[in-house]
Amino acid sequence: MSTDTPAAEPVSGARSLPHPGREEIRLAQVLHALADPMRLRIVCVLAAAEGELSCADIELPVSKSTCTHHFRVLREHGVIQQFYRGTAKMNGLRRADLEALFPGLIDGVLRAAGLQERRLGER
Amino acid sequence: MSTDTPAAEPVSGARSLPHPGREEIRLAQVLHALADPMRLRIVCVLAAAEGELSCADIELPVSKSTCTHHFRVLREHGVIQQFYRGTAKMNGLRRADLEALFPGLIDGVLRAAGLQERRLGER
DNA sequence: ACGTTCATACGATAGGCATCGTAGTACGGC
DNA sequence: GCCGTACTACGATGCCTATCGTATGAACGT
Repeated sequence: MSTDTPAAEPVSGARSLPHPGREEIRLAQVLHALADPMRLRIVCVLAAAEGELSCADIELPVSKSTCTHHFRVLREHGVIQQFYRGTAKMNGLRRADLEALFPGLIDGVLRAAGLQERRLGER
Repeated sequence: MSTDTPAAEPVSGARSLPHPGREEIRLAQVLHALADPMRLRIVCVLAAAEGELSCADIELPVSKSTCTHHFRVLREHGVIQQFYRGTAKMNGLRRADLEALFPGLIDGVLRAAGLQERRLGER
């Protein structure tokens, strides 16, 4: 029990963001979260960054409110973690939780996304 | 070009079932196809069978028409192959195509599905 | 205190989709 | 030729969701 992510974060006095606990995460929901091109892109960027990024750091061809929507879906389905730092909202992949539940899955998806992008883009 | 699946099957005189060619298959669509509990179950059964199964061989807690719908989604998104044998429609996973496009992905999903089922069912 | 920046909430809209039931079509056996 | 079996097509329904714009709120710097 040393690698688990706190299901309920210590609400730091700021706005609170509900995350599902590790045990709450369901495969079908994770797949659904990843099955949207925008969200897949978000997850790829987040994975490449290897750390936290603010929402504004990830450029998407949609409006701001739609962006908020996609980030919320990813959070509520257990794919990413979010917390506020000042006015910015930081985002990070929940790698440890996903790896514990579905070993290899996320890496497989990320790899597949990279391969497809290379295949479709550069030819 | 020796391992590719025929994009257009030789319509054997029977009802024809359009399949996407290997190059047509998109990751987001595959994930979407897998992101439904019914379809995930179908795929798991099909993978375990290691061969072709008729639609009726896979019992689902939904009506027949809904069943048809799910099989069609899986076929149109490139996850399964279908063909008629007499009155029965046979189904098979497109393992080779999926493996070529997204190596390891399907196995990862199947493994994750198995793990989750064991985790949620037996405890 | 004020304005700027970042992100949210809310309402609206349009399209997608999982589900059903009923009626119909194709094939095989009698 | 007729019937049963297996699946499809079509239409309906209700929910979910991706998108937007506008108005609002929270934190920071000056």
